[in-house]
Amino acid sequence: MTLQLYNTLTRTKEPLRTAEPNKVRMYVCGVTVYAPSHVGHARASFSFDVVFRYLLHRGYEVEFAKNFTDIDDKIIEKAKAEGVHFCEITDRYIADFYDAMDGIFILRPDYEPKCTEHIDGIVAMNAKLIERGHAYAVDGDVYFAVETMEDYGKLSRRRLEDQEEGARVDVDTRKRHPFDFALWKAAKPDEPSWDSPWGKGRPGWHIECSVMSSETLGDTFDIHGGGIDLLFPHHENEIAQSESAMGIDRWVTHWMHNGHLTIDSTKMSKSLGNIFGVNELLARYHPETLRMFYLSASYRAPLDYNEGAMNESEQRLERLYGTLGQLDARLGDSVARPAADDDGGWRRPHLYNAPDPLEGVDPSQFAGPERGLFEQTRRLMTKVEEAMDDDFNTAGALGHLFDYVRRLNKWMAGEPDLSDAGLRAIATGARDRFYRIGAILGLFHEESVAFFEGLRDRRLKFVGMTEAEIEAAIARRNQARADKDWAASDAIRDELAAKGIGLKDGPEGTGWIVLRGVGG
RNA sequence: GGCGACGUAGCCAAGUGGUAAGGCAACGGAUUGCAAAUCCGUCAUUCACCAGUUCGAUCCUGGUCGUCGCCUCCA
Repeated sequence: MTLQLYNTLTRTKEPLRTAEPNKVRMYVCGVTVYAPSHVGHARASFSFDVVFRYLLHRGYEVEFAKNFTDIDDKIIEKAKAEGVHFCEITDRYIADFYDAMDGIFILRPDYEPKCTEHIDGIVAMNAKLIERGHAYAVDGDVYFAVETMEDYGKLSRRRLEDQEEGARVDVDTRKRHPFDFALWKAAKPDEPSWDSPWGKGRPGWHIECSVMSSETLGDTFDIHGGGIDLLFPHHENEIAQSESAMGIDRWVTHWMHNGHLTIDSTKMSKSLGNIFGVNELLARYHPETLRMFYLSASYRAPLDYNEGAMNESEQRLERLYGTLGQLDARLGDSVARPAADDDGGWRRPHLYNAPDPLEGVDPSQFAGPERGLFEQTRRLMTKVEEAMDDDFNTAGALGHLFDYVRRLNKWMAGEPDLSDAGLRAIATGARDRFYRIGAILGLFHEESVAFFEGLRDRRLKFVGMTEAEIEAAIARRNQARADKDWAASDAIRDELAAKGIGLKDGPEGTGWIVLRGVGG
């Protein structure tokens, strides 16, 4: 089975084709750094993080570049409003971006070029496009002439003739065609600018990606990704520039676009005030909850962010961690979990890469349900890979994991004797599968115990009770229970439940948890 | 006006030309003083509607209805 991916260019799923055998070069359009990262940015980063992780899992050598756009109108505006140098703005939001992405275990790309560090290349590409007759300079601006490109519009499936009627485009008489776009913009007074043959100015939006991808990955490469909103005009124009400058007709092999996020079924927008920052979200939910949420649907499909969906995602995650905790408890040990690097970034050496504990285990020693479980454990990775091979079908892959979890829980409920080497191998193999899949999907960064403690602490902040108050209430209830005063005991329990504290009476006393979906 | 995506159980969501994964909810059970949490079990003769191709379609073709996105330097 080969890895199939949906190519926006051809609108079909195609087998991955790479210029060099076993090596993938991938470029993804990153963010413009002028505001805190929100859940939409996170989905885009996440989508390609999973692509990155899965390519690594499949044994590809991957070179991955993702840029920062660190000069543009909105950045300049913000800097003016605050009366600071624009770098202060970009530095601030680059730091915020790292905080957010490290926080949800996005692997750092190999290259993170910034627009302002590639000005020379951008100027050179402008010059080349003019020289080849694809661009023209007017009053210090440089425009790309879309009509000089035979197949302009091939990615977004637009034809220049179709655009005229009803399209909302600005009428700029200096342009030869309404869809000509700026490669270089003359500087207005007080704006950051760089010298160029056309006077002081700064890069247009699209050209940066053409230049930065070439300078990091090479002239042509295998995968180019970004949000679906970038399809037109951004990616269309990148193609126009790059292919015209190089005189080729296939700059990038595969174009991938992630679907957008809506919030409570409406579009995210500043005016509605429904933009959720990643960092504020992490105060409330476990970081892997957000990943679980993204994993629930195809990366290409639109996805609606809402409280119910997040709570459900956390519940799904708890189910998986619950089983993982059972395995740790029964095996009497745990697998060391990776840590981020000193700068907070997660990188590929941290990925789980242990030898398969089931390798060399003789199946004939198992009978009945154990034989079945052993086989299912063996097959699990194959099933997950089949799903992932089909255009990164994460929902399908998770389905197989949950399917397996049910089977595994059932087995553990029967109290298998893990001092038996064979049965122990099954349990070890099961845990191995969690972490192997976790490395692909970016889950299970904590041990189960730490996970549930973290969940409790996080939720406690929204409950309005301290741990000490809860313990005191439990002590009062225990007295009532000792007196067999069930009414008083239940009253205390109901009171706590109303605040979102669930109690569990067990042989070793009464434990408590914070229930899901509390506070807000 | 142009381009495109989607419509699968109460909700989210995979998927296949031969009669529908998984999760949440719900219900039943184990457990419990009773509960909660957890675990197990049950849960779509049916895949928006109509017509066509086919031995057979949810999956292919055409049409209808509905929802959404892009065409505005928004991932």
